[in-house]
Amino acid sequence: MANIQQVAKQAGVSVATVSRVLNGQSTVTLKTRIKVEDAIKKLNYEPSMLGRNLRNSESRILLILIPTIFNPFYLEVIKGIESIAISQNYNILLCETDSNPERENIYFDLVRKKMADGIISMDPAVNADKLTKLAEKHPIIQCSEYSVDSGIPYVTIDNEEASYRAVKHLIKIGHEKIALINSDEKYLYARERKMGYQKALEEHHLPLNKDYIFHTEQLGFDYGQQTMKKILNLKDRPTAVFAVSDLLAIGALKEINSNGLHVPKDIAVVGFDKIDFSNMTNPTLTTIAQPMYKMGKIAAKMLINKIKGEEVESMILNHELVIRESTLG
Amino acid sequence: MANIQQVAKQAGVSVATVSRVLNGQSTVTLKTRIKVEDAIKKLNYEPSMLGRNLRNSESRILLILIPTIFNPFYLEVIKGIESIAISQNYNILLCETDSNPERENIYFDLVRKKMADGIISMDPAVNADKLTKLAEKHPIIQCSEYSVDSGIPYVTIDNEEASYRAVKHLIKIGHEKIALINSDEKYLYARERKMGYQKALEEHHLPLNKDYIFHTEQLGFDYGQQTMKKILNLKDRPTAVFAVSDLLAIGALKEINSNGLHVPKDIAVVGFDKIDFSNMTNPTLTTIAQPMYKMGKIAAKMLINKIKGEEVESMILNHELVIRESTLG
DNA sequence: ATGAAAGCGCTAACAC
DNA sequence: GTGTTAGCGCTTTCAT
Repeated sequence: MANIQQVAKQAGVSVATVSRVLNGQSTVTLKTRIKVEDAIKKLNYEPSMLGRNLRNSESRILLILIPTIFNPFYLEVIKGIESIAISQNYNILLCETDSNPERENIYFDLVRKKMADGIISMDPAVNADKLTKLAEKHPIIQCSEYSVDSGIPYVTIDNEEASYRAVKHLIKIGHEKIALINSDEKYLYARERKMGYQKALEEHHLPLNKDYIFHTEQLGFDYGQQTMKKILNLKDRPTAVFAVSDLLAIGALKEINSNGLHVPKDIAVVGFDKIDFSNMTNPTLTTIAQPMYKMGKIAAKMLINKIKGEEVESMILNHELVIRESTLG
Repeated sequence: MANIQQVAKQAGVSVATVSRVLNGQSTVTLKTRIKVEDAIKKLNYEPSMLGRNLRNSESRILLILIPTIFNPFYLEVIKGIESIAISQNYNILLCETDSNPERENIYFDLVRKKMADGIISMDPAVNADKLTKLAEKHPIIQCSEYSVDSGIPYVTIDNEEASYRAVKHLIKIGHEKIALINSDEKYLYARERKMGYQKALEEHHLPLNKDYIFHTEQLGFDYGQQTMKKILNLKDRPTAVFAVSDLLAIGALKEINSNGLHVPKDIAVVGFDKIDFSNMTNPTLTTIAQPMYKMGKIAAKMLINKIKGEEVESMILNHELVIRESTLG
């Protein structure tokens, strides 16, 4: 495995010149450039990122913090991040916390140890204090889930408004007893989405029934399914369900189907995110579309700019209500 | 941001001693160890991986090559890889080729440039020649999809046998007209799974109907759905469908449902992989369970051993037929 | 048990 | 336009 010295020797030039050729600097004569390129080819030389990264004190790695890889919502966002990262010669370190604070620490250490140049945090369960502290010394962007107090730039949607629209849609098509499958209200998005739910009910003078509000520890099929079991056991069964995640909604759908009930005739269902799966269920799922890919692209641009030392501003992106079979007829 | 020199100065020792403390070497006196640890704390010192990695000529990064992040099959495998990687202080660089050879080149370069210590390749579309060549100089393991000729160690399942069992199951419950939704036969697993399909038919003296064999460019819901459309249009419509991926099977399921037909009464469906979502469909999906997590763990262990310079041996893992609603009754 | 010093592979400031 | 050289932060050999 040749290094830059050997290339220089082979080409009969200095290492500086080789470096210049490597980095496409224009101050090199065509003649010497060719000599160098020949030497590179002859020796099968590949510049080492290890040396370059140390010298430039950068890793060209972006760390993405997510709770779990199993929610397609994150995957779509990651795709967006990826597209920007690749074009800017960055690589992505995907870090799942699995809601485990220990893991979080390991990943925070990675940026402290210069293994990563910055962080895009999408983990609602992240320790906000630690993140804020880390952000004093390292570039960090919040994506989707955020804390305003942290002062860390974020890109997200208006969760309250989105939730409000989803529930309003259910009310408009005639539902008055609407259950909410929310995640843990320790997360901001959960609180915001609940606010939207309440707002819609209030606006239509519908009572807020505490028995209709459920919380799940995590977002996943099984949590939605389990919760739906409870909902079906309610004496005064709701006629509609709004779940704050498509995964929860799909689990709920499954449970309703399994009990021989019909969606939307017996119970209407609305989800959140518009993951691909949500169009493969039977019936297809009405949901709030988040601009996931775009969100990822923006988050990546923000982070890279932050790494460069530029100022970046937070953004709120648009969402959209997508009406499908689970609330039709 | 302090470096090792400043810590040494602060502690009144040499950098060598600080390094020894950092790496937990036992030759350091308790007294000096404490001095060093105090200095580290006082200066908020964090050792730089950049320096360490250059010195050790390693990146402690494992590159995982997959076609796309959107197939949950890969995610489960990745989880397994991750569990081993974390415990061994490695990090994972997730690389999607999106079946784009250009991307593949970028990722191969990453290991040439020492940005990654080795590769776990799960991409069926990988250029086998290039991979073989790369494997001469760099540690590589093949996971799930493989080429024997390459001489690169692999971990996988017996695809032919798995496919054979799936189709045999359909035959056993009375089906004689069984369609196959296969992926492109340029991939080994596609050829193997077709072999299993053929073997089962032959064994039961059923004719091999070319019109019942379909190929999709990629694995994804939409491909399954589109293909099912074609199958439903067949004059002599099959009574069962075997798809070589759960994603395809779920897309097919969707299309059957949308046409008002019943699974399994009108058409039975069998998938492959046993991704989580296969249990959330209506009806639930009969499928071949692959030991994805285990496969990931083994691949990671193999790669790390290979990086250490040890010899590693290929492995074939067990699979299992999981019978659910889509072939019941 | 500890220190001095070399060197991993690269870039960039400076000199010519 | 090209070369010399210092140095990024670390580990490790060789002395002592």
